[in-house]
Amino acid sequence: MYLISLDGGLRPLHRKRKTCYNRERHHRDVLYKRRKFYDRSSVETFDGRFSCERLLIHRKKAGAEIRVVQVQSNGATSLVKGHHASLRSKDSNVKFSIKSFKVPEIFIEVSETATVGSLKRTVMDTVTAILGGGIRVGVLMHGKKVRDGNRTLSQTGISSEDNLDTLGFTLEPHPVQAPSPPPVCPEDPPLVLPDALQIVARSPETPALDSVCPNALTDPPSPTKTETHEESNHEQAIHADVLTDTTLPDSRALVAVPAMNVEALAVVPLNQKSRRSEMAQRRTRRPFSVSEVEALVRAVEELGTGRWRDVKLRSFEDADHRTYVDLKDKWKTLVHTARISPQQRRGEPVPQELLDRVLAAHAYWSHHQAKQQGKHQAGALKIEALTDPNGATASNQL
DNA sequence: TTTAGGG
DNA sequence: CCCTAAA
Repeated sequence: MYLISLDGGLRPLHRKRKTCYNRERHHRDVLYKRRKFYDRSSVETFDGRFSCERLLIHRKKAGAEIRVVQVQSNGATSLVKGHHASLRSKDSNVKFSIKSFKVPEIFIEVSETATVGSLKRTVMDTVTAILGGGIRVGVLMHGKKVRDGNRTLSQTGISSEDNLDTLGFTLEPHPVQAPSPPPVCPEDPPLVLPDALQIVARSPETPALDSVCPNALTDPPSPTKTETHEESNHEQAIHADVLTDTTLPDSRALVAVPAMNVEALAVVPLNQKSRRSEMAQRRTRRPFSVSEVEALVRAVEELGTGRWRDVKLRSFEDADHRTYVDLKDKWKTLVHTARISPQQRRGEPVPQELLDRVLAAHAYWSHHQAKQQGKHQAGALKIEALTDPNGATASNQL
């Protein structure tokens, strides 16, 4: 039996640690040491999103059993393969030419005695099934998803020649597909595998992919990274593919792997909601207002970037929902925001003036680290910030 | 608890 | 925002 990945990519076909982690604290502390390997499991995307649909299709054909064992798509999948640089016409219109779309990752399992023709049909049926289930199109800029469907192209930067190169589209299967096997969450997917399959029957065209098969026995197909944050999920995206046009016939990701328990694969959602209540709810998002940013900047200019406790007491004493950790995090994002192009910024725009101060303060306190304890050196900051060589170039760094 | 960073 | 290792 071959498991063919039509993903186009060549990443190892290893399964994820466990497909059914939840965010419960107790589990966390037991798993943290492995986080490097699996991180946010696809199951966590419960808040409205989906991350892992499975589609089971069985069919007989010319004696050989052909069955699509799994159609997996992790949301952040398909991307525009190669898009043409758009041309701008005299009128304020932007023209696009999408060369081709890359289909979401698909795994197909067929008997090695199946005919090529039947394989083609199987693939076709699978793709059709996906399309039939409805798909959505996403837009990406700089590899990041543009969620704000209300923004105009120009506001998003999809109108200037420069940015068009980083424009991308994604195809995402519809969040509604729950086939036959009722969603279960087997802690340890039982391996339904005859020893015969243990024998790696790797395809000739798949040289490099070694040591992958062994893992395939215990690891679920590696889904592309999925984020948990409402605003940034899937943002990692596959930017590389957008610009590269050399990943088309990569169906060579043809590795033989033992058939996996169908039910085990059909795992995922639904049952998560129940445990939801027991999990400490994630705090609701509370975007910093410009005035808050202003207060934060001022405080950091004077206290530095290593005394968040003091910053909290000094400027956010009454804001119970702003912990010193939040302030520290906000500063981090502010520095980032100040460094990226305005088009890439989201949310309520922060006055450039403040962002400049952010960079200046950041540069200043980066050098004059753990300075003195004195809390009154705003003057020193302003003076040195102006002469700081980094202050000028910082804004130009991506 | 707070700091400092990665997730 | 969350989660933690360290301090």
